[in-house]
Amino acid sequence: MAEEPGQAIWLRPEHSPVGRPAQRSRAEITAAAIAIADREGLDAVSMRRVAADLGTGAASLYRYVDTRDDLVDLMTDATGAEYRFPAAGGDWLGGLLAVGEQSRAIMRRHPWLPTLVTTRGVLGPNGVALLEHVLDVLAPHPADTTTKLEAFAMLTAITALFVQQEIAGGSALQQRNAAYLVHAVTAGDHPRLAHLLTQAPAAAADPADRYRDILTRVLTGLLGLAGAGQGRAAP
Amino acid sequence: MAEEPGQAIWLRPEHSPVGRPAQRSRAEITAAAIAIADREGLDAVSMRRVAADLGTGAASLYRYVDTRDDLVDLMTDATGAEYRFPAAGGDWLGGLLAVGEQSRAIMRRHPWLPTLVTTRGVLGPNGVALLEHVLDVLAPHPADTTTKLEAFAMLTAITALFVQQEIAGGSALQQRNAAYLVHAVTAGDHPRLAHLLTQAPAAAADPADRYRDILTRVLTGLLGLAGAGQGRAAP
DNA sequence: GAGGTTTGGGTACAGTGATCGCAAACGAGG
DNA sequence: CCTCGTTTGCGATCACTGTACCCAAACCTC
Repeated sequence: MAEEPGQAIWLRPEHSPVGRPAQRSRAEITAAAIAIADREGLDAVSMRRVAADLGTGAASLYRYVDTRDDLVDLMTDATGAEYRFPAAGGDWLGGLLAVGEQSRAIMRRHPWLPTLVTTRGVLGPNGVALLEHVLDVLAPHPADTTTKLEAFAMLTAITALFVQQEIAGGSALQQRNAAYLVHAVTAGDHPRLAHLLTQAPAAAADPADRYRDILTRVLTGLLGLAGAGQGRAAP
Repeated sequence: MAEEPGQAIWLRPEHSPVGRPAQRSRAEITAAAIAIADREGLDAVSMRRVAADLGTGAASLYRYVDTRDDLVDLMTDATGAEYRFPAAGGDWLGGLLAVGEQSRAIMRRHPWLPTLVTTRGVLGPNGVALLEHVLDVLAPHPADTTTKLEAFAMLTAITALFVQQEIAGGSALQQRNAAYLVHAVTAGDHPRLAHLLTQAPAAAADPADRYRDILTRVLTGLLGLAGAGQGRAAP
């Protein structure tokens, strides 16, 4: 009985204390799914595939998870366990940048993450811990809560966007886009783009540096540059 | 023969000049697909469904489109036709904000757009026109091309993020997230979040104002506040 | 009218997520 | 030690997806 399906999966008890004990755990299944996604992409994570890798039947997974989306939610939050949170000092910008670096590293490790993070935005135990840490880092900042939450959302979104771009570099889609761009420009009527194409690629900078630079600009734009310690923000 | 499948769909000829003429057009199919997506979501746009709405067979659509992704690409770019581009004056920030307002309106009209824009990022005729306009607006700004492109990417990403949040307000997922949050906080060990939950919602501001405010902050953070006319950007 | 070429679309196939029902496995109570 | 209640494992199955194949119908050019 019970088992409200409207609840987040982390609020539903994993195993029953009575009856035949389960042979696997959510964590085990999640790990298997993540391994597949890391290697072959999120689309390869089908119930049958995960079950096969675990040496079990597809229908068995539904004893651990109500739907495939549940499994994806578990995968998403599980990556949050890879963060390491140092004690927050007074430097909020540095603290946020540190979080960003980790976020970028995690997303690069799991190329399917950026999409999920920006489209689903599920909140699990590790997500809550991350949020708590960010609020801790931002504690000395005078901005109101809404602004801080927006800054956090922005930090995540920017990182996802950046990693996605980084990963997709030279992908089939990007090559098609580029090919169409030169076609459109060649056909005329796009002077600004034409000028853009004549410019040399200009020695692309290190992605890590670019990321740090952009993130810094955006965060200071949002929160004001209250430097190292405590600071002042615009109203 | 020919018909390189690696090319963007806009580079492939729509109809053959010889043989039996086609009864429909890409535009017609795209419009039908968009109508379905607007009403029932992107997942409802299956080949059979679109074909049924057009009164034809599912397999026939493959005469106009190589794959479902092609159709989705067409849908994405088609929404770009809803932009109206005024002649760019000297006020680049105002110009970008105007683009942002339109972008937000378009995405609100097509709730499936934000996800596609952030995940696929396909570039078609209307996308090229938009890009040209943005570069035109940014012409008086001294920043280098890379920075301008990043600003454009940011503008799009922020708008998508914002509209997504706006649309998902009170959705099943968000309610689950909220429910889990109070659970996690009630369980203790999250003082910052606990403090956050005690605060009153503080009279949510008008989304349009919030959007404009955030976008302004981020753009000036990225491009510097070179006010109305020409400006200066950090190295 | 004949030939060449393209379109329309029924059928079919390999997948997918998810449900159902039953047999097997276990802990607790006697 | 055995039985009972409960839960798990999972094969079979359903509805649905994208898409390849094939052939007849439709059109333009000779």
